[in-house]
Amino acid sequence: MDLRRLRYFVAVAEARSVGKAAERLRMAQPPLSVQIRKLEAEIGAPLFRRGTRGMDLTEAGQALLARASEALALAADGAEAARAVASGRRGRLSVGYMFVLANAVLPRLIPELRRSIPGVDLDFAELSASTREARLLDRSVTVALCMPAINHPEIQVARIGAQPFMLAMPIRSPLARLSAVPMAKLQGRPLIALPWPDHDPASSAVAALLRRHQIVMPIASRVETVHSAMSLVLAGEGLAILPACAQLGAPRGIVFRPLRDATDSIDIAVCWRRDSQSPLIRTFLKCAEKAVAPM
Amino acid sequence: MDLRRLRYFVAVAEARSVGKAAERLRMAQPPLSVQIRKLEAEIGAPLFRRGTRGMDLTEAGQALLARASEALALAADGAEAARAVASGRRGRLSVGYMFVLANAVLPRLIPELRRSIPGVDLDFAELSASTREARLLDRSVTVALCMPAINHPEIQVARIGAQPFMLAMPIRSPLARLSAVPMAKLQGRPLIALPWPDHDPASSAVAALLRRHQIVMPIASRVETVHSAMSLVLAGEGLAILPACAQLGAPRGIVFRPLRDATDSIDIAVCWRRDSQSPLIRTFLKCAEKAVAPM
DNA sequence: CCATTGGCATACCGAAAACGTATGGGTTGA
DNA sequence: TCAACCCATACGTTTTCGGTATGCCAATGG
Repeated sequence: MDLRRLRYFVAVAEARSVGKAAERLRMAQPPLSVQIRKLEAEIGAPLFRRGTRGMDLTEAGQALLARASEALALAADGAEAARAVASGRRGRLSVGYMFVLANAVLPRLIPELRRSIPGVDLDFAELSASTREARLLDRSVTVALCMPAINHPEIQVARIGAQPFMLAMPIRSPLARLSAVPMAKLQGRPLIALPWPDHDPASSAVAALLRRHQIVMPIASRVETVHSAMSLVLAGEGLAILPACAQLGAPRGIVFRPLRDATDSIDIAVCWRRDSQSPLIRTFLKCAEKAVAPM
Repeated sequence: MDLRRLRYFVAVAEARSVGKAAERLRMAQPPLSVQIRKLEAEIGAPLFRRGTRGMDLTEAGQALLARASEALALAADGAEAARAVASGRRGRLSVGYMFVLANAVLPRLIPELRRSIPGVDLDFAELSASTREARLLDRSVTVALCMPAINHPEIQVARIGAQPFMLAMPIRSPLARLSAVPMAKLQGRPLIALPWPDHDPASSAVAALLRRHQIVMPIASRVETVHSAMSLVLAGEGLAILPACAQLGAPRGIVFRPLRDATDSIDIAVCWRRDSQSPLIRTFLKCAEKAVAPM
């Protein structure tokens, strides 16, 4: 059962004539006649009544015609759908993001994406750092919004912005009275620490910041997420040095203050599999850059 | 876009491997690999990710897979449907019948047909004699139940039974007191006549009957249908010589009596286009014979 | 570090299928 | 009776397909 035969069959059925159909198909009449007879042989029954004034569908032919046209349309639609997905006009874009970025980035990012790629199903998942990496690698998410970027040979990274570090503390903290906190004031105070990228203490931007200013802060607790850090800060367990955007999701009772003399910042990055050929990534990158531009 | 390519594509997608799919398709691996690449070239985008452990669908491939499987199923279903129609397992059987036969034949015929050809859509239409002929010729009915048979070179006829003629008269008629009416009693009485087949007076069985008994009955009215004839009989316009089965649909006030010494009968026949190759006709004929057998 | 294995891609050749041209045969209508 | 129309058949050419042989690459194991 060949799709070309079906196409020929539908053409002849619609033209009610081999000659007319051949003309429309831009081919000679005899080979078309042969193909129709081969199709009839394959089915095992005549599909047309041959009259002196052209061809007319038999009932078996009518039964075939309906499904054949549908099959043709489906095949064409399948090819078109595949092309549309490959070109990024349709498909699915699965985005893994970290919770801190939700309030800061998503409200501008999502409308921008819906405008840019209206045919694409968007799928957002709030994921922890390690899950983002794992799901990028197994392709169950296409891109990830990270802070900081994932460091992995298979994963490509594009920096789209940065967040200055700020000090997060309970509102009753004496430091909260300052409009900006000098680094020196942090000496010896307990720190609520976040995970180091790649389990390497030196790779942490906060560690680097403290080291450069020769500040030592004992680690009171180590938590996985910025929000856990803020909870512990609120509980009086210690201070946290967090990206500025964390303010947007901070609970009442926490205040943020800039660190005087510290221009350090943490990168916001888009990460994706190096071998992913999804054309949606470029678009996503553009939209993400736009979304973080005002920050 | 070739259906074979789609079949190959689906096989590879399901086996997640060219080699395995080739085995299942009973062909060598290289040509299958070539066909897949040709399909990708036709679509204009890669459909598989080639890994060291086999093939994996890209998103474009997934988009194609859904429709390709559907298209394959539709094509197979179309072929099967055409075969089913050609073999008489499915399809439509359009039956034209005359009103007089409705009560006599249809109650036994219809259940018989539904049992014999459950997959076939039945379509019954009560039609006048000339309409039956016309619609057989233009193929808008497949078979016709006639009494008497249609006489036309394009139309084939099978006699499935016969109905003896009876005399229909008002219940108050003096003849109604007889259990059987001798032909001689009809002499000179007004007759309600039905149309002659082929507009040929000699071809009418009733005319032949009267001629053979040398009876002359003046024609009081000429009507198209048996039921009209009975209406006029009831109105006292004359007598009618009708097939026995007309009793079943006769209005109150009409009685039927056999004609003594007249063994004449009128044929019940199934008629169809000589060039119709519908396999349903044979089945219909069998069922119709069964349905009229007790009569 | 090299050999082996597993899997897909490429090259080439023979076979099958399709297409075009030429032509036949049947019916219709002038 | 002839011309026109339409489908079917025949035959040669070209395209395409499938099989065999082989190459390339990565992962695996000694």
